[in-house]
Order: sequence, then structure tokens, then C-alpha cells
Amino acid sequence: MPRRIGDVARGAGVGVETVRFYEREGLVDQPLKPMRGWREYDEAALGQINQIKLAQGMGLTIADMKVLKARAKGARAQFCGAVRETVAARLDAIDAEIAALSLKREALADWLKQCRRRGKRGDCPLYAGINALAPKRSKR
Amino acid sequence: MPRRIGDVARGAGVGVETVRFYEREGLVDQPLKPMRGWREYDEAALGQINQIKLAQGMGLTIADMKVLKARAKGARAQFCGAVRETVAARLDAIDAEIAALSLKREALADWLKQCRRRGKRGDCPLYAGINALAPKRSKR
DNA sequence: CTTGCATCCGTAGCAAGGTACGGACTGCAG
DNA sequence: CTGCAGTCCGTACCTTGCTACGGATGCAAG
Repeated sequence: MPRRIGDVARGAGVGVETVRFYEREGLVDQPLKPMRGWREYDEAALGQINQIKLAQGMGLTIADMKVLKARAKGARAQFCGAVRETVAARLDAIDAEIAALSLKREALADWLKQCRRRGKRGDCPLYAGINALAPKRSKR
Repeated sequence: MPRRIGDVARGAGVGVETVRFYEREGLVDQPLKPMRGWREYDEAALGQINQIKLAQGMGLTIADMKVLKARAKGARAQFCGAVRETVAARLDAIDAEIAALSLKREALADWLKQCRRRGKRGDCPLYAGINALAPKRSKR
């Protein structure tokens, strides 16, 4: 059972600064501070950090989580709607990201293939292109 | 034929600030400034920006391009080796990124499926979980 | 009482790739 | 001559998710 922020951090496998960051973001509830001394944490903080890690593993952003946390105070149906909305939006965003990366992947793979095919023929268009852009030397 | 930075920017479809950013990064050669007046650009700047856009489309980073540009002054064989190295490294990085995103994609899709399956049964574990983390209210 | 680690708190910095701003200047049209 | 758009230049800001720093305090052991 965690008592102080360092215990929470170690228990969740994150740094103390990270816990404090989550608190600033409002994702982890910061226990009230006694007028002197250290804050007293309980299991809730640990659970909240684990939920953050879970959500992060699914690709949700901190901003997404803030929205969902705000909605969690409302009725279950509303909350579920918000969850589905957020998850669907993030799914679309991630699909778009994957599509963009796949295009890049193909372009890079093609480039490598061309490189190997040209092999020793030594007609790299990029090298020619880059040096054509500095025509000072070729003009003499 | 571009004359001033604004012409270059319009011609390349980027902002003036972006051209200046590439100049600061050393990816676009900035023509010498006359003691008074405006710099005079030629086609080279346009070509360099187009190469940047191409490389970006393949997923190369600005840092990658800096390295390659530095190598372009050397012999062709050295340059080609550096290109292959950079491209291969970036390809690996992008594959890793795609793999990570695919995991997230699956997790999100699963979550949505679970949401729909639970449908009106109203037993969302996330809602329960979040509210269990604030047990103040349930204790009464 | 002193050492020494932990916490508290605000603030600043990192990566990446730009974007924006403010004040001074330039050059051209009216 | 004046107005106005465009440049020049340095610097600050943006996003995201942390991470680090520095000075002040707290607390327990020796």
C-alpha cells in the first residue's frame, strides 16, 4: 500500500516526475496536502496510473483521457457514448497514420531496391541531383 | 524563375518561414545577401526544397537529410553507402512504428467490438473502474 | 544537531518540424 | 512623399509526453 509519491511511482513503474505530471494534467487525483509534511497516497493513484498505461497502450492520448475522465462523472450511457466516440476517432487517426507510414515504407523499400539494382553501374540520380543543385563546380 | 524568397516559397508550395527554416537547417543554400536589398534566388533553391519534400515523403527526417547532404560532397560510392544506410535505418524505424501502431489499432478495434457486444447490458468495465477509483461516493 | 534522502513546487528543456511575431528596412506605385 | 506589400532577422511559440533543475522543506537515523 503506497504512502508517498515515491512509493506510487515505484509501484506503477514510472518516475516521480511522471506522477506529478499526471496530477497536473488532472488524470491522477492528488491527495490534499497537510499544512506541513507529505501527501498521503492510497491505492487509487496506482489504479489511475495503470488505467493511463492501458489507455496509452491503445493509443489514446492524454487529451483523450482528460475528456473521458470529465465524462465519467455523468451517466453511464453518456460516458459510454463518449468512450465509443473517442475510441472510434482515435482508431481512424491511427489508421490514417498507418496508411501514411505504409506509403513511406513502400517508397523507402523501392528506393533500396533501386539502389541494389543499380549496383555498381554508378548512376545514382540523387547524387547527380544534389550535385546539380550546386552548379558552381560543374560550370568550370 | 524565382527572384525573391516569396517567389521560392510560392513556387515550392511552402511558407516563407519554412524556406527560412530550411536555410537555417542548412538544407537550402541561402544566397549571399547584398549589403542592402534582398537576396536573389535561382532555381537551385526550388530544386532543393523539392528534394526535401521527396525525402520527407519517404519518411526521411531533417536530420537524415543533413547527414546525406554532408556526405554528398564526397565520392559517389561513399555517398551511396550513406544513402543505403540511412534509408535502411529509416525503413526499420518505420516498420517498428507501424508494428506499434498496429498493436494499438487492434486494441482499439477490440475495445469497440466489446462495446458493441456489451450493447445495452450496461456493464462497461471502464466506467465501473473509473468510478471505483473515487470510492468516496459509493461508501455512502 | 547534523547528515542525507525524499518531497514540494514552479519552471524550463527535450524532440521534430515548423509557425508566428515584432520592429526595421526595401522597393515600387501613386 | 507616402503608403503598402514584401524582406530581413532574431526570437518565441506550438504539439505531446514527459524529464530535469533548483531551492525550500520534511523527516528519520546517527
